[in-house]
Amino acid sequence: MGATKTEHFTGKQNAIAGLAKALGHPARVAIIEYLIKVDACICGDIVNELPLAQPTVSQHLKELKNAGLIKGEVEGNAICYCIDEKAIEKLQNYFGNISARLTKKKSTCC
Amino acid sequence: MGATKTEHFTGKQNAIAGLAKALGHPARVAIIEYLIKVDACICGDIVNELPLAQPTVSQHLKELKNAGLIKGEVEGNAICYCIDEKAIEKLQNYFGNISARLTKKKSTCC
DNA sequence: ATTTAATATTGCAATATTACGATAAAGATT
DNA sequence: AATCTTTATCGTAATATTGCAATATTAAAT
Repeated sequence: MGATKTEHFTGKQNAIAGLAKALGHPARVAIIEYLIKVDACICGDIVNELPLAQPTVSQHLKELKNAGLIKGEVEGNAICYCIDEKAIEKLQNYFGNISARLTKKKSTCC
Repeated sequence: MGATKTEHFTGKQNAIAGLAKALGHPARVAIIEYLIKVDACICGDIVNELPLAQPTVSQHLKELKNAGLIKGEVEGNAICYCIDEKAIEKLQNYFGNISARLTKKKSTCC
């Protein structure tokens, strides 16, 4: 059929998949990196930073926001976007945990 | 239109996006978690662990392999899958780095 | 050599994503 | 009020993903 069978997986699995999916496009990775680079909320220039048309960028921002990776607030006639640290922390913890488990129990098989 | 404009982004951005995309589906997250849980290469039972048909699971495994998240070796009439630690490390480093940068420079804006 | 077991591939339908032109909405500027 | 600037939404085309039945492949077991 084509639709993801979300209901068959745990909430945590869907949560991680949701965050990962949002970062599963180079434009969205680039947006996150730009937000970090300038170390501020961005009111403007995101569109100029990316090799994509304005509606496309707007759509990517929307997806990042829906996934909880960024927050956006209206600031005059611009909109102020920043990274939501909680989401990044979740990812960091998740992969840190996996990494720790992998090095600890080193299975000999492969 | 409709195809991702990969060529407009850096190799690193595409690399992270590729790994993230592979984890952007709960079934693939579940596969990774199962591989960690049993702490071994899995020759068999992955299909039984997931609420999906065998061809679908096979396809997800293929994608994880293409993305470099798992390695697979033929082992008799079964195939032995294990996590590729390097990929997990890349993700851990990436998000660790972002997290560090965020807490260090704490911007006051949002 | 046949059968069995495990995994992969093919083909296809349903759905989702990506991208952008056109247009709308909303606050700032004149 | 008219205009400019910035961001969002709509509509639509191109492409990708998801899922599975049917079938193929491959190696072990009989």
